[in-house]
Amino acid sequence: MINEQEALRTWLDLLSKTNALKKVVDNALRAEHGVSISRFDVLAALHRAGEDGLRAGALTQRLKVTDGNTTQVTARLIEDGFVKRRKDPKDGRVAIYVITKKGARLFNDMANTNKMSVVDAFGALSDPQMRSMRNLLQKIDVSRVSSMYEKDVA
Amino acid sequence: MINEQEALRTWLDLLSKTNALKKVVDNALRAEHGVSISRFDVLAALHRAGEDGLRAGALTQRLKVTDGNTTQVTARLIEDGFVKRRKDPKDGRVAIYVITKKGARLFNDMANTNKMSVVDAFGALSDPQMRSMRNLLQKIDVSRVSSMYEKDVA
DNA sequence: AAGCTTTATTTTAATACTAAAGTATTTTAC
DNA sequence: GTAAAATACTTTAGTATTAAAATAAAGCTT
Repeated sequence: MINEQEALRTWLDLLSKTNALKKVVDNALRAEHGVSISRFDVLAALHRAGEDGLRAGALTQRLKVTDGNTTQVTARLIEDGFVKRRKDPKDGRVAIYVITKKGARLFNDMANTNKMSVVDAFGALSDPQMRSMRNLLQKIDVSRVSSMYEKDVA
Repeated sequence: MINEQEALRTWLDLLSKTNALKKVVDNALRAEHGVSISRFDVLAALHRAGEDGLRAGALTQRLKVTDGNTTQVTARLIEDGFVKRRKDPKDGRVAIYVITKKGARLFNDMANTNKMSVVDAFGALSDPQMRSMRNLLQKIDVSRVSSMYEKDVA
């Protein structure tokens, strides 16, 4: 017999705090580097992937977006010279995205800004409190929600 | 001396879980009522405001969006007959939005869907665990983030 | 009371995202 | 070995959102 009111309140708090923090993190990234959080996410994934880069489909999965979105966000990063696009020689359908040196430099700067923002926001939480929060977050089970209509939520 | 790695991990977990849950909640609302979560939010605010409705500016503040966004989302709700728009007789600049009977009916149905989704997702958390989570969320202090660049985040 | 300033909202242009349709290439099944 | 099916990605049309410019009404100032 779960407490419905408390569940709804918890969800609202979770949503509003996450939104608020996302906004200030995004603002800091834009103000200091002129790049949005979604481009930062792409750069992070490609930076981590290294020289071999990632196929469009793999990027889509890691970022949990659609293929169309991946095409568009990378297109702008390519225009700005932060990412390059290669073809897979074995399979003509496949596009491989690789971060450039310039992109890697930008990513490192952005990662630093990002870290500072997060550290500021979480400054009042102790280590055990952060672990406790992660533990509680893990208990939220998205897969239980109206599976009748649910789309693929990995 | 905050643990930077743990803070970053906690933030990533927070972001990804919140996004995932938001997606399934939105999917359920769209599947059952054909209306997105952002329209639901407007209906919720107007339903709560009752017969007097809310001025555009007040709606903007409650939803933490911009005035332009409010204008557009309400425009579609008006087209569908869920909301009506009045003028303030005392001040010609002011627009007042009021939920219609049809809108109130829709809202009640949607609120039910929404509650079921949230209860499903939070089913594994006890009452004290939910309170603990809300308490931890409260400690995240958005106002500490790079105030140098920060925009107004109420 | 005419003009400047402020306030309240709307419009416009742009980013981010999705779903669905389209394109190109590969694989499978005869 | 070719036609159909599957795969990988891109394009297009539409929603959600913001920032900045535009509009319109009210309030001040002299």
